[in-house]
Amino acid sequence: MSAVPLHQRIRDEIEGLVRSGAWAPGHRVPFESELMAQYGCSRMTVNKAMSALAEAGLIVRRRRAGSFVARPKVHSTVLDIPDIQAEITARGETYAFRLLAAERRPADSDDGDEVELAGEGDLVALRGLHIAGGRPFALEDRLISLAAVPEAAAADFAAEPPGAWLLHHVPWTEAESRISAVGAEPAIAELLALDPGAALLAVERRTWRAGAPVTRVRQLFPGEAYDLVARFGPAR
Amino acid sequence: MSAVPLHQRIRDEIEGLVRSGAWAPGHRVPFESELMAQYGCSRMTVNKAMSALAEAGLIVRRRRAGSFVARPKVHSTVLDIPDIQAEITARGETYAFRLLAAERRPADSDDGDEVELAGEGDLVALRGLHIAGGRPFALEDRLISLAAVPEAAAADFAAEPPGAWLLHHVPWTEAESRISAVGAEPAIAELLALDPGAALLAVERRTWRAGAPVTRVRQLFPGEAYDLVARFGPAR
DNA sequence: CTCGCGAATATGTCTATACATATTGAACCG
DNA sequence: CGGTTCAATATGTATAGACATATTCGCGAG
Repeated sequence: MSAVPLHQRIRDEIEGLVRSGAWAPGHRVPFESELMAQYGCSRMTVNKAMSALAEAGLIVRRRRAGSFVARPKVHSTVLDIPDIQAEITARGETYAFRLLAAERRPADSDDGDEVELAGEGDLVALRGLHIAGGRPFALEDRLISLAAVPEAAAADFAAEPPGAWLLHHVPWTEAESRISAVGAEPAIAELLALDPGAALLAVERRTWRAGAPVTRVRQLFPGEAYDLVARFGPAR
Repeated sequence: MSAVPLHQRIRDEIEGLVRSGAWAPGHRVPFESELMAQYGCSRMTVNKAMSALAEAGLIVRRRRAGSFVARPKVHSTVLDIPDIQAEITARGETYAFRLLAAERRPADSDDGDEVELAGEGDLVALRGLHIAGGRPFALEDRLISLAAVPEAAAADFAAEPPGAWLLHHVPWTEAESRISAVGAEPAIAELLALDPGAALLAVERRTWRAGAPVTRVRQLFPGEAYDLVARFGPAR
């Protein structure tokens, strides 16, 4: 006995295929008529599942053409600062990213967090500086799990900053952010061209895809120069 | 010609009644049979509207009993730090709120922001200190619009902190938060028992209800003592 | 008066059908 | 060859009916 209704099951299965990446953005979802045959049910039942997925933003429906996995909008996850580059250029400032260090290494076995992120594979460890209008804007330390994103081994993060690269290559992630304020340590103050002890906004974000950890990043912003904005309101 | 489909119109009208507060949490929504009669349509159409509202969390549906306006969950709006008191007690620490100043006054006509918040009425201006485990936890400066919330004139904010009071009296709000880091000025450092210049996490939040501004608050947290956590993921 | 049981009722799910509407691809014509 | 028209198609909306299921209410037995 399936306690879950059929329309929910259809919805869940498709959602799983999208979120896991098995169906990439742009992939065509089966027509309602195909799903009717596959699940042996009426069109209204399929339609209920698909309408819900469309409302949730996971798929896009086009008459006559069919339904397709949506390409996630950059700002769909509020406050994710998904793409610092996009934010800065949107403000009309010039943007640059300076890669300070990059290495491929196994997880530090003393750091349970790194071990969990790495899984069976190695990590890519990056440090870089986001520069807006010629001035340091944010310092970023990032770890990427090669188990989750093997393509990251070959990516050129000097050409495309890691945040943007991940955004383009790994859609449909979930994230948890921790935000706090810290005083700038001398070495960091120098990188950001600030006085030691200046207030910094620290954002640490962990990202998963279909339950598997993908990346962990810590970004430090000069506190008074940057406002993180988050909006909460009606879905539409 | 109504370009909007009927199920959407039903949905919008009920959503408006809920968000505006015309129907308070707990209020019984008409039965599907009543709405069928009111809109002259079939049950499936009404059901589609109601199911969507239920999924969005605006109403709660109970078989045999009917549908009711939901009471918003404290953590429905992520990162709203909706209730500092609730957060602290959830961590097992003792909580106290010390009201430092409270006055009723008209808006400062030089401050366009205050004028917009006040509308036709006065403002309540509050300053208070949140105390966790006997130590200062956050300094809060708040303005409440009496035009939007007349009951606030009579509320005792020494007994119930303004954040919690608003949460209980004004449901279904939308908010925008700006988060930054600042160094503590001497007067503020003293209130929070910190050294001058210490890094503070500054959260400024504006809140609306059905488009009308309700309150504006600025909270300062000792940066290293507090993490703001925000989660972004699957709706369910 | 209390407990248990059955009837009433509102929602939950699903079907089969119908027509509307946007969009595409192909046939057709200048 | 380029543009227009038109029919095919997939989704969008809506209906009427059916049965399932949870919950409540009231009645009757103890």
